[in-house]
Formats: sequence, C-alpha cells, structure tokens
Amino acid sequence: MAKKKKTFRPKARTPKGLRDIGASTVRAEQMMLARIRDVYELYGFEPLETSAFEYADALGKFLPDADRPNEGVFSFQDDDDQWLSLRYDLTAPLARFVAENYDGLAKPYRRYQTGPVWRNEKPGPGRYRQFTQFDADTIAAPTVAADAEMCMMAADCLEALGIPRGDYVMRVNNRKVLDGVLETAGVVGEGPEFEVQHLTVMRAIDKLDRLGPDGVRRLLGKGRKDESGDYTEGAHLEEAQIDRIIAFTQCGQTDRIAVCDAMAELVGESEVGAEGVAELREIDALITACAYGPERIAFDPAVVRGLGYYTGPVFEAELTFEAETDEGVTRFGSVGGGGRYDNLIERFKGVKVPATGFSIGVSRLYSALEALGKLNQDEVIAPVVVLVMDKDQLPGYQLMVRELRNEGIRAELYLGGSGMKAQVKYADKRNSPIVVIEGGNEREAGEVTLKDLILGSQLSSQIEDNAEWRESQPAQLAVPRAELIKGVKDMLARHFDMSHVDARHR
RNA sequence: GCCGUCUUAGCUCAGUUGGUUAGAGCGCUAGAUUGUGGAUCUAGAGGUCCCCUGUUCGAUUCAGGGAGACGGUACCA
Repeated sequence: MAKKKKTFRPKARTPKGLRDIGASTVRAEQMMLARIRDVYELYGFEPLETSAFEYADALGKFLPDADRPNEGVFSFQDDDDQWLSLRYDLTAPLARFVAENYDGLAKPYRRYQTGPVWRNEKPGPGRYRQFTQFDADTIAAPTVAADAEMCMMAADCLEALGIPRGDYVMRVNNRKVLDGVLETAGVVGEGPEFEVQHLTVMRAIDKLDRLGPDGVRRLLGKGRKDESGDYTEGAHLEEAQIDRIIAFTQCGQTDRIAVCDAMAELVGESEVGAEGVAELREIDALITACAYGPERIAFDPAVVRGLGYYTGPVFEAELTFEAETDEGVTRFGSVGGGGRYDNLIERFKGVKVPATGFSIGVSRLYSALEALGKLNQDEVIAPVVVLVMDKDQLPGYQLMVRELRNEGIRAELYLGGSGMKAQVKYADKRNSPIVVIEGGNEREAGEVTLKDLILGSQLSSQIEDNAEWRESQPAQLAVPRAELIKGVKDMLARHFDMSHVDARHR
C-alpha cells in the first residue's frame, strides 16, 4: 500500500506514571495544603525549600535491597560527571541541609516542607512516579516528647481537614520493641546475611493486614507462593520463633498501657526491647496528658514502616472509614507516616543527631477527602467575559475589563478570533457567569448589554423554538455604559455571596 | 521484577478469512441566524490501524521482538 508522505509528529502524551492536574483539583489541593501548613505552623515549625535534585551521594540509599540496588531513583550526570538524583523524599535533603548548616541552626531545628518527589517505580492505581509529600521534622531532639508531638500534630491535621474523629487513627509502634522481640526469639546476628533476614521479617509483618497471620507465617518460614504463581522467599525462621513474632503482632488492643504490658512480657530480658517499651510508656503519658485517647492515637505492634532508617518510635496515619469510589468500596488505609531516625545525619557529621519526623502523602489524602466530600472545589467564580463585537473597538472593550478587574471581579477580554456565537459558547464552557455585550446598537444608545449565563442556562431547559428563544433575549439586561460595574455586581449577587470580593478592595 | 489481558479518530468502539479510498456514535470547527449558550439541519477538520523486523506481489490483519495501558503479585527510602 502506498503510504502518504507524512511529516513526523511527536505523540502528545504524558510519560508513564506522570499526570496533569486540572484547575479544580489544583485549587482544592492547595486549600488542603494550606490547612496542613496552618497546623504545622501552629506547632512552631518553620518552612524550608530545597531543590528538586541533589548529588546522588548526598541523598544516599537507605534501603539495603539486595535485588535491585540502583533502582527507584531518577539520576543523571552533570557536565563534570558527578551524579545527580531527583529527590525521592523530603527527609534525605533535610539531612543534607541540616548537616551543611548545622552550626547556624537553632536546635532543636523544626521545619516543614512540601513539594513533589520522584520515584522510578512501576506506577499503579493511585501511585505515580511523581507525587507530593508534606513533611514536618524535628532535628536534634533526643527525647520521645518530639515523637509524641508528631503523633498529636498528625491527628490535628486530619481533623483540620474535616476527617471526623473515629474515621482515622494514628498507629504507633517502636522499632526497639520489635528488635527486642526478635532478640528474645533468637533472631540475632551480624553482617549482610542477617540484615536481609531482618528485612524479610519486617516486610512479612508489614503484610499482616493483607495476608493475615497465616500468610505472614509462611513468609517468616520457608516462603509463600501467590495466586499468580510468583514465589516469595521466606525468612527461614523456626516454628518457635515464628510463634513468638506472630504473638507479638497480635498483642495490640485498645488500651495503650495494656499493649505496653503485653510488649514488656514478649520482650523478656532484651535491653533494647525494654528501652522501647519504656519509650512507648512515656509517649502514652504525654499524649494522655493532652487528652488524646486511643481512638485517636493507638499502640499497634503490627506497624513496621518501610524500615530504611528508622531507629525508634514509628507511626502511621490510617483512615479507617470505607468509601464508595469508582472501583466500589475502598479503604484508604495509610495516608502518612514517620518515625525516629537517629543516625541519618550521622552520615555527614560523624556524630549522632537524633531526629524524628512525619510525612503526609498528599495525593492519597486528597482522594480520601474527595470521597468524603470534604473538598469544596468550585468556589472560584469564573471570569466575566467581555465579547468582541467590533474588532475596531478593542480599546473600549479592554477598558471595560480593566474597570471590572479594578473592582476585584475576575474578567477577561475574548481573545479568540471567532464570531459572537462561538464567543458566547466559549463563555458558557468556561462557566462564566456573565458576558458583556457592546455592539453598534448599544454603543449608539450609550449602553452595554449584560447577559446572565447562569439564569439563561436555567431558562434554556424550557426552550421550544430556537428563533423565539433568541428573539426574547432571555436573562439579558441593558444598562448605561457608566453603570457597567454596578450592573455586573448586581447580577453576580443574584448567584453568589459577593462579600469577599468587596472586602478585598476596602 | 514475575504472571495474565489488551493497544484502530480527541473519547467509546466496529471492521478487514491478507487486497484499491479503514468506518460509526459522541466530541470538535464552521455555516444556516450582521448579534446570542440548548435542539435541528448542512459542511469540514481529525488516522504512521502502538513501534521495529520478518513472511508475502501486497501487512492495520500473519510470525518474532519491543513499547505502552490495565489487572494480580513483589518492591515501596
């Protein structure tokens, strides 16, 4: 077949795992970020912004993943051959910043930061290769008071966003307790082999909610084969060890003190274990004093968190309600998490700098709020559109736009090249409340015509005959040119509460 | 990473047992109406039939490889 000669055209498409975000979502998301920021500010945190990419060695790798050591991060080489990487979270850049500016910072240093991060992974539903996090961290704070505060602040954030008490819970655990249990269970050792086993155990526990105790049991033992035939290598523990770990993960309950008691029992003689339990008791005392009950902050031994660098308390913000989405009923699960990382800055400084932090997964939380109906998306009134009836009258039209803008009314001149019908259609599509019409007839009479598109749209459901509909010119009003502003304001006031527009200009 | 399904217009999808010019609905642009949103009628734009290689006189169709999308699983600092 003879093909037509074609000029090459690139395919317009978004890269895998990336997406565009439309106007109403951007607005709603920014409102959400503002509310979170207000809570962080209230707690005394200061804003910080760092760049999107860093020297690769400064970001470091905190995940000893034997299989794929270099995956997950987007990297490229500078013209001096040094490797740069896009940040994959906001904590690693913070560690670099603190190390670089250590002496000048008031310590404890408390900062918050939001922005996109990038991970080079297979995208999935609700999982992208670029996503936004909103972090707060306290650096050089050795006591668990800092951790307790993180948990309370996270709870406050969720409530500030309109999530009712009872629909979320902060689940808290301590890595030290976990280590203690492993110690008494006899899962001990040193070197990379032990690291891998340790990691496997953590990952297994992390899957408890999805696979249940039996699945976790298999992962702790020989291994597990899933329905698609994929086999996951296990940790090869003995039955008695597995029993002890499973018992530990199951000892969660409502009363925080009772959880601590159960943990103390399972930790036995282990020193780190005892230390971990003591820390949890201290956290309990702090949050109890502030009246955060277990329905808001609970102790749960099944919380593990991805591991990388955590050394003490770890926490996870979980949404517990179910919601109808396109895919049916879903639980949103974890929308954020964090914990204590005492040796992250040590990489740079050579001295231990204790720190703790919390990170909110913005997109995930956003979809949850959307499902809850907590986002009022269309608060912004679309612009008034001034139509171009006669091209030689542009300065006059532009002046009308200027006058409207001076009054704080969103307005724009029609900047396209099409006829009147297309212009009204455009305004309609933009959700514009009003179009301003000044053709020859109006000009002669010293008037402008205002067309109320919202009212017109309501009337249009009763249209029978097109010609008649046009002649009747529904929802239109001619006002003297000098009263353009007043006319527009009155018309807007039919549909909107205009107090905030006026207030801005007083 | 592994397993499975899929990929034709902006969207949802037909279709070609391998054959000239690949279709529909919706959407889009414009006209009917100097100058009015819906409906109607008319016209128009828009396609490397995912990419590469092979088989063939001829491939959107068949074969091999690749990419991408979706679902499951693994990973998730």
